[in-house]
Amino acid sequence: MRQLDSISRNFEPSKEESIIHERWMKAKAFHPDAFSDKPSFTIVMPPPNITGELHMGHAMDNTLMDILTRFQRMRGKNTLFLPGSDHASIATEAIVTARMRDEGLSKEEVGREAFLEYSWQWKEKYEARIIAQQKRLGLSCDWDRHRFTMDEGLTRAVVRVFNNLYNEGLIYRGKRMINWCPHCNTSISDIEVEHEDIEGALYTIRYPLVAGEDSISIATTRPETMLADTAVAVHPEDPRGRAYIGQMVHLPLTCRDIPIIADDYVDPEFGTGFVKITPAHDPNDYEIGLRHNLPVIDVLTERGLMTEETGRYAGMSVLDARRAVVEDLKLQGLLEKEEKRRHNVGTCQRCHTLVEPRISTQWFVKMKPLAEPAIEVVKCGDVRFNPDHFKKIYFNWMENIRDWCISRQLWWGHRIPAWYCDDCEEIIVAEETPPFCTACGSTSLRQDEDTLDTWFSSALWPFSTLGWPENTDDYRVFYPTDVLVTGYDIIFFWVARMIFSAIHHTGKAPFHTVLIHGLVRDEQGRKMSKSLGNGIDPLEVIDDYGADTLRYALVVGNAPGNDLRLSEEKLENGRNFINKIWNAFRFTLMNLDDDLDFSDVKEDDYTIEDRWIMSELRETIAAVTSNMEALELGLAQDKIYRFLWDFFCDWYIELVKERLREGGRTGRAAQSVLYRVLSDTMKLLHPFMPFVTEKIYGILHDDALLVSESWPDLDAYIADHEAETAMQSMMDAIREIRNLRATYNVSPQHRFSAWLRTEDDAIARRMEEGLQTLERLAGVTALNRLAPKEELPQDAVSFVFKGGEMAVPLRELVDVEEERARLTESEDRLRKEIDRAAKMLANRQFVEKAPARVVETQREKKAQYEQQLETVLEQQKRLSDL
RNA sequence: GGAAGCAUAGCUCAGCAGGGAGAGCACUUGCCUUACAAGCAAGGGGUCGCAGGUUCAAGUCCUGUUGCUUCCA
Repeated sequence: MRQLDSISRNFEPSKEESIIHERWMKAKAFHPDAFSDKPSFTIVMPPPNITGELHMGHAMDNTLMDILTRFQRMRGKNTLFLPGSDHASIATEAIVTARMRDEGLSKEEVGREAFLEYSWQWKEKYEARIIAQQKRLGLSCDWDRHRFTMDEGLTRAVVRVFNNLYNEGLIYRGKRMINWCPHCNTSISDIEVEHEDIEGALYTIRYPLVAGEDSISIATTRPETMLADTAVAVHPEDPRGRAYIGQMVHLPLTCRDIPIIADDYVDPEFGTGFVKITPAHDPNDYEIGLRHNLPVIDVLTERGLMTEETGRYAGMSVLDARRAVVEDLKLQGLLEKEEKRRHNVGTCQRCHTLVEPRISTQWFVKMKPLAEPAIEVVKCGDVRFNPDHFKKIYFNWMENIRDWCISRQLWWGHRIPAWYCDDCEEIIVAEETPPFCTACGSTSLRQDEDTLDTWFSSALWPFSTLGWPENTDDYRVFYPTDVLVTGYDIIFFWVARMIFSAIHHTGKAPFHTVLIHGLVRDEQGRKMSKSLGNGIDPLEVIDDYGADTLRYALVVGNAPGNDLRLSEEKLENGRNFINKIWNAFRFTLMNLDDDLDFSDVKEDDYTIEDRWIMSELRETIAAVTSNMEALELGLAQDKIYRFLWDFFCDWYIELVKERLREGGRTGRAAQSVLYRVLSDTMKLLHPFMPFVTEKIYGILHDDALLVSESWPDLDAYIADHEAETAMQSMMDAIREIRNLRATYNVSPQHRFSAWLRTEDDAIARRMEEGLQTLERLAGVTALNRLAPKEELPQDAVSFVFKGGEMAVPLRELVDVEEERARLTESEDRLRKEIDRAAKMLANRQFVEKAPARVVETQREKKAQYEQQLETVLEQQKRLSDL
């Protein structure tokens, strides 16, 4: 008996986790070796924003990565899990600005430098908080390699990439239609616009013809933009338009006359067939404007207010202007109709403000040439998505990609490395601040005020974090990375951009596998969100249940690509599992001798259950390993759970209790199996539940660190089919006896001898050998073998099990009617089975075409059931003879 | 308008190289059996959305259909 006094009745996560974490850190267990010649395995963490705290989505994403990392580390890979955080330009600037506003400050007042200083302080505070949270989750990251997107090295990578692309003609500056968020006060890219249906109105407005009394009607959901109309268009084939093409109309509420033009783009089905063309405020109209050389009149300021040119509407917001314009049109009798209509609008992903399409001078990345090789690596399988179908979404986007607007009118972020000369028109793009203008020599240079889209830097994450553009040791050893784990919501934002950036700048795909997971939802299946208030804080869960439980709940039933519902139920389930493990461990520990060197145990000392559990463990190791390799983490965890609970705890431990009490050679053998099997199971489970397994392993193995141990070798165990079959018979028989006991309410104290009839000598031998087991688990004290034709004793009630017939002396306890019903039920069931098998075997097609193995199985089953039926019929006969 | 995913036990979900339907929770019954009542034992519960097709064999593959969800335009 070992030091059980010092072992608490329950695993106490709050007490143990920090101690265990400390041990890992001290041992530098998460540090890979940059000079190792072992194969490497690298995962870079999708860097969370420094705006907030870790939410459940991060917890799941990070847990999945950590499981893969710990698995590969145990398999002997030189493993790097690289953590980091993202500066999140728009989001951080919004939050910092709001915070400053609370203090009565504005960023304009304090100036760029002070604002940045303020932002860096924010970054330091929240980054530290996030790291602390990640550590509590048990992530095995190399914290010394933690990176931030605005670190010096990463900034150098951004500047290098910008310069390279510019020099290659893949970055350009130009005046284009972009999406403008009037609230964030910056341009945003196409994918940062979310489309929503809103309840609005369709206004039909009359535009009077300049010549004559006639007028035409146009329908629009945005009447205020009419002030910027520069044409009216109609489809060239539309008969309604024919008479009007080429004429001029007077634009109401202005003093301008605009032409009626013909363009294929117009949908004749929409409204009246005539549409207003507003090149400055609609992307399609902008294209039409280009085709027809229409002037562009901009009526919106950056803040989304009407410009001076709109006269009485100047300074109004878009919505105010809309109301005023509609009112004025009504007064003039030009508003023909106003009807309710749902229509689609673009909103800012960050703040959900209506996005205004605007013409603006911005920096862009030319996407076509970058997209092509990125499509190719996925097509040829160099980069694989899991689940595979996500590549369709990827292709669809990549193949229809438009140029990427990368400049943002923000201060927090990487400042665009471009300088403008005050004395000539020159634009200088450089890695360092240029001392003078390369064209005219002027020293009067201004750097571009804007910063780059955050995703421009995160796109470089897999290589910028490893030292690129320098050819560092880390870059050589750990790049390309292996698996990227992320949600389907950022395939475009991040995954796609990493792929094309990596290929272009490093010549290699950044990873070979993308594991896509879903979102974490609440119990009702709703997305967890701040506004709904249904979010569960991972830290609270860790406080209440421990990190292992949270990790368990985030993996149970987790299949790639699928959303996951997190519930209290799953957490309780995980807690119960840990309790079960802990108690299996306590049981093992209290039964171990001080001498843990089991070389004295010989092969012959192993009993049938020893051989069985080790054979089952071998199968579990094989299955779990293959699930892990296939990234099927939910399945892997489930198999370990099954093995531990159903096989190890429910059967094995129960089976060996007597032997452990007895001691001697058999007890010693049981000890060695408990010790080995539990230790290796802890290894299998360690990637999923690192804390409790580490604690248990440490106690069993003299403070050895499980995190650094190697993955169990299945060849250390023998595949023992004989033991498996024998145990199956044994367990089947035990279940049947227990069933009888339950059915007839026989107390566990009531023990009895039993009769066994079987034609299989091996089974008979096993049963006799396992008598101790039968006694312990079924209350059978003796077993008498009957000859094949021998009559059952008068007081016997019998039943069939896999491999034979057994009888127990319970006749006097049995209600004849109940017993008759039980036997009829058995008979029906067996006849059905025999019928099914017979039908299959009677089918010539089946016998000829199905694999021999399958046919043979059916034959065996049929024979087995027929024999069982015979027994049941005999029993019925005996019953009616009474 | 285009595309994808999901429909399996009361609930949440596994199962998909095609060979007799699974888990957890909930439910019923009996147990404080010195590892664990956060537990043990024994049970009940499903025509695998609907309709076709391929096959000796389909929850599993194909087509269509209905419902829900999501992405893109």
